[in-house]
Amino acid sequence: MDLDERKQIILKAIIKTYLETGEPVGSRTISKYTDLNLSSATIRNEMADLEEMGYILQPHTSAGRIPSDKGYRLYVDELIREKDQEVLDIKEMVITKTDRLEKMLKQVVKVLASNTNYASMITAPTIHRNALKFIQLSKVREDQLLAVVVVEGNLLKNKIIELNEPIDEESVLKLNLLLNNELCGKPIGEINLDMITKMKLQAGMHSQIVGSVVDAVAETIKPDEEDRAVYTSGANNIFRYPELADTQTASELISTFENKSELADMLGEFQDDDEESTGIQVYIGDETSVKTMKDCSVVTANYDLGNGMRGTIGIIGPKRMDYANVVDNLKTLKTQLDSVFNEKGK
Amino acid sequence: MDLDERKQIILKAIIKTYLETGEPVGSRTISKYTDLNLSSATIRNEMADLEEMGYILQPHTSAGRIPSDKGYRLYVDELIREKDQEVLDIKEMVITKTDRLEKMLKQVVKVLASNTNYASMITAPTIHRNALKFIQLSKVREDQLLAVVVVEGNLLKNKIIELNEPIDEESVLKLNLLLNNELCGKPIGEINLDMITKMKLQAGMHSQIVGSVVDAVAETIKPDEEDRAVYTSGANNIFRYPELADTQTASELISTFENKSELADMLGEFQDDDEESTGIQVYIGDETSVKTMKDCSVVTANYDLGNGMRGTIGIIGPKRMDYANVVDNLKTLKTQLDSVFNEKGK
DNA sequence: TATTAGCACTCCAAAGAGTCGAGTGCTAAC
DNA sequence: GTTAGCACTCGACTCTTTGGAGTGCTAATA
Repeated sequence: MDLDERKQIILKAIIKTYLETGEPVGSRTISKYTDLNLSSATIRNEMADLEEMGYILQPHTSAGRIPSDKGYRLYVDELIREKDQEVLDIKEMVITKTDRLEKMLKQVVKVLASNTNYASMITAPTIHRNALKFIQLSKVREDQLLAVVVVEGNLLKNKIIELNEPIDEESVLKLNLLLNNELCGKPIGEINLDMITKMKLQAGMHSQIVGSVVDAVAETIKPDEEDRAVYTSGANNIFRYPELADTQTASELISTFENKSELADMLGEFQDDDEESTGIQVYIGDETSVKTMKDCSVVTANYDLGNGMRGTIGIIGPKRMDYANVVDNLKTLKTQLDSVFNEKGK
Repeated sequence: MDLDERKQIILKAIIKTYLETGEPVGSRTISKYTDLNLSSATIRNEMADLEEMGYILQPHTSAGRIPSDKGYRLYVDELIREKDQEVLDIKEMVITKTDRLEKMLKQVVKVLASNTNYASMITAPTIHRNALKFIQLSKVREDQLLAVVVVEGNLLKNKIIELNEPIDEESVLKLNLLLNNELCGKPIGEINLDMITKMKLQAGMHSQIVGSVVDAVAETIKPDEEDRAVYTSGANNIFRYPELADTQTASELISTFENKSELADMLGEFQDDDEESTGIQVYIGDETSVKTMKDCSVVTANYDLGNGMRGTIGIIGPKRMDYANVVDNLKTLKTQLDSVFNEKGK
C-alpha cells in the first residue's frame, strides 16, 4: 500500500486534532475538518488503511484513532524539515548576561518551561577544547593552599590543597610561575603525563602540590561525574496532561526528573547530533531508552556557548506535544545560547 | 471535661493506628487493640468525648475517627518530650567529609529522604559571624581581575571584575596588601562604610576595584538572595500517601517544592528556634503559612556547622507521618552536621 | 455508677444494570 | 471511487442496589 497525498493529509489532520484535544479522533471530525470534501465513510476507509500501515491505532473498537509512535515520527520529521527552511524570527527572550553561568542556565530553563508548559532541563556545558587561562596558588594557612584554575570562558574551579608540611611564600611564588609557564594557554586536552612529570621534577619537594593542581584542572573539565549539573524547571507541568498525571506515571517521572544523573546520562546520549542542520532532536516514546518515559516525547537541542563549551537543553512532555512551538522555542534559545560568548565577547 | 489518662491512651491508640493505616479508626479496632480491656461501646463513649474536646473528628457520620490538628499537636509534643530524654544512639549515617559543602548537603538530604520516605530539603548555611580569612586579586587579562574571597570555614566566592582601564601588576600587589591588611580577620558583619571609604581613599585611582571586592564579600555572606540555595530530594515520595497524591495537591506540592525561594522563605521562618532543647520544630497543617501545605506536616531542625554557619534541614509529609522516626532522623543528622567542622577541625 | 450488649440507623464504597452516544465496519447504491 | 445507511460495539456516565463498617442510643448488668 502506498502513503499517497490524501492519506498524508488525513494523517496530519488526525495528529493535529489529537494534539489539541488529547482524545481519539473520529472519522466525522476529519470529514468536517478540511478542504478535501470527503464523507466520513471515505475517511473511515482511509483510516483503516492508515491503521494497517501502522501510522495510527485504535485504543479499542468503536473509539476514534490516535497516532502511533510511527505516526508521530512522520509528522515530526516533516515539521522539522519545514522549520529548517523557515527564517527564524528571534523573539526577545531576554537572556541577561550574568557573570555566573549557573544563574544564566537556571534562567534559561525557567524561560523554556514557562514558554512551553513542559518540564524543561538543561545540562551545564562540558568543556571540550578550552585552553587554560590562569592558575593561582595562594597560601591560606601554614599548611593549606588555595588553587584557583581559570579556563577560557572564565570557568572557575577552586580547590583547597592540604599540605603535609608548611610551605613558605617564596615556594608558592615559584610554583605559581612554574605552573603558569607550563600550562597557560594550553588546551586542556593536551595536558599529558609527560608535562606533569616534567613539572613535578622541577617542583622538587613540592611535587605533591603539582599533582593536586593538575587534579583540580582535571576536575574543572570533568565536573562531578557522579552528580553532573543539570538544571530543571517546570516539573509540575506534567500534571497538565491527564495521560501523564496518574499517580503511577507522575511519580516515576518526577523521580526521574529529580535524578539528575539519570537525566544527564539521557541528555548525554543525545549529544551526537545527527541532524547537523538544526541540532534539534526528537525522541518519541521508547526511542529514549529511559523506560519511565515510554509515554513521553523528549525534544532536545545542543548548544555551544563558544569555546567548545557544549551542553544540551530540552523538554519532556506527552507524546501529543505542541512540537511546532517546542521546536521554535528550542531553536530560539539555542541561537541565543550559541551567541552568548561569541557576540558579547565576554 | 477532663483529658484523663484513659482518654489519653485511647487518643494515642487512635493516632498511632491512623498513622499506620491512613484510614479512619473505629471503636472496635481500639477495643481489640490494647491492654485496657474495654468494649467497643465504652470506647465509643470516650471517642464521643474526645471529639467534643476537639482532638479527633469524623470525616462523616458512620465513619471512624481521625486525629484533628489539635490531636496531632498533643501527640507530637508528647513525643518530642520523650525523645528529648532519650539518649540518642547515633546510627552511622555516613557524612563523609568532602571539601565541597554543596556535595555534602546534597548527600545529607538524600540520606534523609531515603531514610524517612518523605520529601526532604536542606538550606545551605548562611553565615552569621564568620571572619574574613583571605582575599586574593589576580590579573587574568589586561582589563580583568579575578577576586577570590575566602571566609572562615573555607567558604569561597569568586568574582570577575571588569576594569575600565588596564592595570599593572604592581598596583594589583598593592591592592592585595591593602585589602588583606584592612579586612582579614575581621568578622564580616563588622565591615562598615567607614572602612570602605578609607580603603577607597588609599586605593586612589583604583577605588573602583575596592568597591567590587567589597561587593564580592557581600555576596559571599548573602548568597543569592533571590535564589537561595536549597537542596531537595525525594519529591516523589509524596505519591506514597494517597491523601497527597491526587493530581491537584501533588501538582501544587511539586511546584512548591521546585520553587526554591519559597522553600527558603518557609524554612527561614523556622529559624527562630523556640525549643532550644532539641531544635526540632513540627508544623502541622496550617501552622506553616504556606497554603499549599495545609494537608501536610513539616518537621525541621536547625543545624550549626560551627563558625556561625547555620541552616535548616527538614521534611515535608502527610499529617499522618511517622513523627517518631522523622524526629530521630533529624536529631541524628543535626548532631552530625553540628560536629562536621567542630570535630574534624577542618 | 460505670460498663456492656444489642439494635436501629447512617453512609460510603463497590458492584451491577441501564442508557447514551460516538464511532466503527460493511454493504449496497450511486 | 465515493457515499448513504444500518447494525453493531464499547466506553463513559448515571442510577440503583447491596454490604459492611461504624455510630448513637437504650436498656440491662455488675
